[in-house]
Amino acid sequence: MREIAKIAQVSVATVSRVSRGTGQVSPEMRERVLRVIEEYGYRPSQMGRALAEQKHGSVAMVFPGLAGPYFSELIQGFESEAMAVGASVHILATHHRAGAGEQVLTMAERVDGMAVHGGTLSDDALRRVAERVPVVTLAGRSMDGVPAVRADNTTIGELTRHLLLDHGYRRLAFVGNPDGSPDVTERWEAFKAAHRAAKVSAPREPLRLGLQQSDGVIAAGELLEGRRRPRAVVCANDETALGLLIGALGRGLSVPADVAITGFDDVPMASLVQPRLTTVRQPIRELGATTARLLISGLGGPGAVMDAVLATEPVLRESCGCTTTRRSESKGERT
Amino acid sequence: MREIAKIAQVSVATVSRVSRGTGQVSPEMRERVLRVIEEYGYRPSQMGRALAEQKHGSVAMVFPGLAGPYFSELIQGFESEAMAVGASVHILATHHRAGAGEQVLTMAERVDGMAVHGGTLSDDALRRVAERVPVVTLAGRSMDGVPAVRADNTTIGELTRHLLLDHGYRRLAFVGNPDGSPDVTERWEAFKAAHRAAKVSAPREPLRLGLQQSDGVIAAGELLEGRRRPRAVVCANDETALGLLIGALGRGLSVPADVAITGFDDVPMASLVQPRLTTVRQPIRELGATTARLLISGLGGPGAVMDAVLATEPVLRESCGCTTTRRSESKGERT
DNA sequence: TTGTAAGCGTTATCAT
DNA sequence: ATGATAACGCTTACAA
Repeated sequence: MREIAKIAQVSVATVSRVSRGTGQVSPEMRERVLRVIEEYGYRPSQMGRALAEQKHGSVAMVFPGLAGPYFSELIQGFESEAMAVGASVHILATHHRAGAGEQVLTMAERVDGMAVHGGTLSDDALRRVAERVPVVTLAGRSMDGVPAVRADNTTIGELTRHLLLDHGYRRLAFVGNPDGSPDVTERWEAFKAAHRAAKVSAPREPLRLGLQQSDGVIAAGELLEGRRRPRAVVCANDETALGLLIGALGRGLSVPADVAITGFDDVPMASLVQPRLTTVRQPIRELGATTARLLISGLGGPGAVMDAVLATEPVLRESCGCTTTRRSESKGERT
Repeated sequence: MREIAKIAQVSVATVSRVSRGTGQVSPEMRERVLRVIEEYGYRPSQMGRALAEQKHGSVAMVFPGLAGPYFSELIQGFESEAMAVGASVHILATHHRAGAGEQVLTMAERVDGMAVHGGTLSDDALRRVAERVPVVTLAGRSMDGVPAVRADNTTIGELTRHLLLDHGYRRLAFVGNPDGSPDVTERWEAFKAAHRAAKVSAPREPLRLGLQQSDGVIAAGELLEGRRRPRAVVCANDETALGLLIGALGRGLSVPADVAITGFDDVPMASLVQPRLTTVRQPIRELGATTARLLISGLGGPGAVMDAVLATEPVLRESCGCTTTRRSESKGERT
């Protein structure tokens, strides 16, 4: 910068003002400086700027893992908002590693804010991070001063009611580990609550597996082999539902005739497979974007958002047993 | 830091030396400083350090998108190496956005090095980035001073030969867009070359689709509906192969009896589906790790790595028509 | 072994 | 409107 200032015969202050478009500079001065900047290809040092402004200009997202379309959509939504304010995005996938807590703390020193996905850190670890840097919980419970952005998971209860009452299915199974993440906890609870509300006997224990497609395939092995196959399987997300579907088809079973399947998310694949997947639509992209906005602006102060719950909606297609006229995708696809 | 120095009754230099474990400090002094650091929970400012050391302490990965297990594995490999040296990882998915070039340039100002995935930037844009920050191309061609880390894509030719000669299939189709990325370009070329080597007529034009599972489902619609269905489909990666498999099963077709399918990557799902997927195993994690190592150490100077090609191997399972005794997964699963 | 002080590249507050 | 100059928080010769 000093170079530029010397060459353009001005002070560094002026160069700074021109380069960031702040303060008052006369047109001719601005022009002169701009030309030199252009000619020498000068770009202000991010380090110098960071130190002076006391902000890194970047934000972070922390996940347990990155597999599947859910995370990439989340990142996409988050990233687009971050880009809009010129912040770059750090990403850390802990994979439940041992040193994860320490790594998150280290990362906290390098960013202006952090979004932590539910199921990644213990409450305690999260609190420690939150006292160093602004934090928003993504798909988790809000806590102390840490706001949360999440989707309404109770809609999976409507789906369950639909299977139980509209279709009259009994013996429903749930695939997903309620202890794995707040999302799954809530979905399992809603699933149970729907059974109570319908006054049918309580479901059996959930099949505690991960949320990847491969877990769905494994679930197929567990659930579809034996004689007492469940009539319908409610999966904690679309990926496992898709894996289960593949496993069912690969075994020559018919869906939904032999077994009905439902998911959660409404990822693109859900409406492409045969039969199309009945699921709950969750605005994943919006979830990411909202989180970013909260992190960048807002946060803290009286009247700040403490908990943002985004609406979800059931999407009834064929995999639950509904027959569809297949007109418009949006409406009219209910039984 | 000055606070700590004052409280511990030492100079800032000593605090610095203690906190970074460099230089000579007497045990008692170190002890004293350490206690104060501990007590006040002092953590050195990354900004101050960055400015003084003239390095950001972070590296970046740039991708066209993030969907699928391929990218998450890549990131995992890269991240583990980066963590090892205390560097954090920026991630940018361009999604072929318009302003992508500019965003990459901006990101270049914030990192010590950048890994750019093939198919993300034009040669020209890449060159512009490379003159600002060290760059390694991931899964692309090396260029000028930019080294590349990639896998051996020609092995897909062996697979093609296997289909053509061992199984005697004709009418093979290729799914993937050779213009989309260097990886697919090379795979398509190897596919064609295998046809020439086997002295059979040249294959028809590739079905130019993306690399996601949903693209495979779309491919199923294109390829499996008509009368002149291909006898075997060589997919540019496992995700599309899996999508194609789902599409085939959903249509009541039998794989490999009606149509054989092969992929590339050997993702976990490949060995879980029914029939198991014949594919080419690529060390994705290693690819990421090698890239990170190259970026962090090495790079530049005489004798530096310019092109690292990692070995791949064919994995013959049932989806190509091989019958397996299903003994050990590793060996003995060839025809 | 320890301390002093000069950077590192900006921004921002004052004067002018 | 422009220019000095003091931060910002750390590292690292160089001195003591």
